[in-house]
Amino acid sequence: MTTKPASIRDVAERAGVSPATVSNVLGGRKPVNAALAERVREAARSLGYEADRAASLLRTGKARIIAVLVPDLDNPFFTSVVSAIETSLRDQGYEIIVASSNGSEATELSRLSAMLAWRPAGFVVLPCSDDFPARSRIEQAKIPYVIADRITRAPTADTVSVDNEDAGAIGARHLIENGHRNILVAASVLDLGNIRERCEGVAAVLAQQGLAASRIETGGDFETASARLSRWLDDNTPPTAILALTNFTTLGVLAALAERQIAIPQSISLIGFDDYAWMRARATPLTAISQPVQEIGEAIWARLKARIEGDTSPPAHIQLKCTLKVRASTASLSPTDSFSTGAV
Amino acid sequence: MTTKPASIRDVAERAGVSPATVSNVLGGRKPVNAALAERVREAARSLGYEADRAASLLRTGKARIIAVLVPDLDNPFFTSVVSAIETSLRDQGYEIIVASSNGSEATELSRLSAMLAWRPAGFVVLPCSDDFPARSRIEQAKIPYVIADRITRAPTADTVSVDNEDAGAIGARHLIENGHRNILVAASVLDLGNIRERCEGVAAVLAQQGLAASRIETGGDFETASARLSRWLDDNTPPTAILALTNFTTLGVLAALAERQIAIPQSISLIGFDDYAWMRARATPLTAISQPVQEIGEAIWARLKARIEGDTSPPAHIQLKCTLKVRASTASLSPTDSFSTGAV
DNA sequence: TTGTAAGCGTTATCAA
DNA sequence: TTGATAACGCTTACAA
Repeated sequence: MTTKPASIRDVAERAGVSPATVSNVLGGRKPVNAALAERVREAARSLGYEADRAASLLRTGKARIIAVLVPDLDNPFFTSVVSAIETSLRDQGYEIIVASSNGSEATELSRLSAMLAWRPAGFVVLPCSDDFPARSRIEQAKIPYVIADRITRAPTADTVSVDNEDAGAIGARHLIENGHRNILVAASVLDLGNIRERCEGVAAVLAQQGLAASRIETGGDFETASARLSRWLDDNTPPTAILALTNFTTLGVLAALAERQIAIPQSISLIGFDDYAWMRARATPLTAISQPVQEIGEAIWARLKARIEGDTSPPAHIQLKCTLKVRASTASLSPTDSFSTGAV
Repeated sequence: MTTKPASIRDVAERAGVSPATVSNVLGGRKPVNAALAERVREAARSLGYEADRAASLLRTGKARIIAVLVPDLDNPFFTSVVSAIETSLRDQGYEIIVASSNGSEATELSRLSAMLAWRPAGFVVLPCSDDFPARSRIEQAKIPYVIADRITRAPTADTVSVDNEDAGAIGARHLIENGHRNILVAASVLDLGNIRERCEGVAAVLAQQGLAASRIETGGDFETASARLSRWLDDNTPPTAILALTNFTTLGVLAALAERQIAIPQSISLIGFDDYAWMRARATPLTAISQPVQEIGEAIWARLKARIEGDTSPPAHIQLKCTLKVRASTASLSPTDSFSTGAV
């Protein structure tokens, strides 16, 4: 039942011209007589003609596809990056193909290979690990790519990330300024460089006060984060503030505190990571470290586009700053408190 | 600097066979001598060969691409559907291309046309309106497609959605059972059939008690939902319960109530829509109407796959049931209260 | 300015 | 069982 879509020949025939002329009119590459051009356009319109991208790609070798590979399509941070990239590309005649590596290096490699078969113009990878073993595969394909969010060691391509040390530091500073001395850092997975850097940012600020933070590794997803946090709170004396280093750990902390009916910020102050609507839609809106998602998307596309257009300058490593959204989940400790729990 | 990727000829040469044989080995379409086959596979491996999908597509006309068009890539419901579809496709050699119509019929049409140019094997559309004017475009392309979530009037293709009336009904029933008589329905946009159906489901249940709900149209996004809710609460006597009909209206309600320091569920009970981790990570976890996202994704793919494989049965209209997750945000009204605010 | 024809990398047909 | 060859729809030299 499936009829074939109109081809360039159909259009040519209908307009009484050659296929080449149709191509020139529609592609706008060569000048064509105005009247003819109008006839061609009219024919194309009436046939609902749209050039077959596969054929076009095959001929030109230029794909107008951007492949985007993320660790998890159910994590709003990753989808927001995809969305930001899509917004940037929208009007430039590019299409996005997406896939999720599901946090597994093996599927990361297989999905990457599969997407590479489309000979995309460019590739965006948010690796699921710092090792990024699929890297050799993409490099051998000699396709422009940018690595985002999680940055491979010694990257040989453009990278876009946030300044993770600074992200940790602004959170820690805010807590210190509010008199907190007993701080728990809730890190997701310390195997990830970006998480370690956030930790280091926190540590550096605390060290200036002669302090050190407690730290817990919560795991990547909400459920285990919540469970591990709960256990930790059972086994340790509670901190006066918790600094969560990812969106899911933020949720884990909230769940664990809620379960124990620990009041935020009266008993424990909390800084969340990322900035979503649900963080604001609360009786106690969350103070949060916000990643500039839109700019991340724009920066990714800017680099990729430059490479696609032939830029051969050395790899650029773009770091964007996070900002602290101060809201109600962080409270000042009274001076006495801050001294009593204070430095060594 | 970009070297060409290995082609089937390179592999053939290296293995000392013809391109056709390579194709047969790798495609597994025709039987090939085992020893030869191994030589071919070895050659392919060592060259990192991956068949060019564009060329393959051009020849076969079979795309192994599924195009997915959603209204908004920043709405977790839509991205969760994309994710569910991706999970279903993952191992079947298909790729997903995604785009967002950004809630605009015009971009919906233009994005749809652009994606159609890839001659995808199938199309999934979550229309941004019930009119779905792009429909004629996709129908003229004669490509199998399924419409999901928002269902066009008189659909001529397979559709997958939830039973929206039932979704509204189970929420309303829960509130009625808990003694609520004065219920506010927070609808996003009444122009959407699925939202109207949810309202009707609520209305039908209330009508059985001789009741009618108040209703407010909050708009599609969180910010305006919150603002309109706030205004409504200022101008009206508060209900004892609010039933939110989308995820963003749920957020809007939460924000408005938080702003007014109205306690949930002590002053007002709340049922949210969709089920996300943040709804559970609260001092008062939200009772919520949960859409079966995973099954929605699976149903979409099942229909699409059948159509791609030639199923010509009449359009199927699949409706999946939502479930009520009863948590702490809905409370029983004491009998006296329920009588005093009770039926006519 | 327009048309003709070659060729992109596959796969399908058909002959060996 | 394997190989030669044509064709998919497009773009682009080059010829008219």
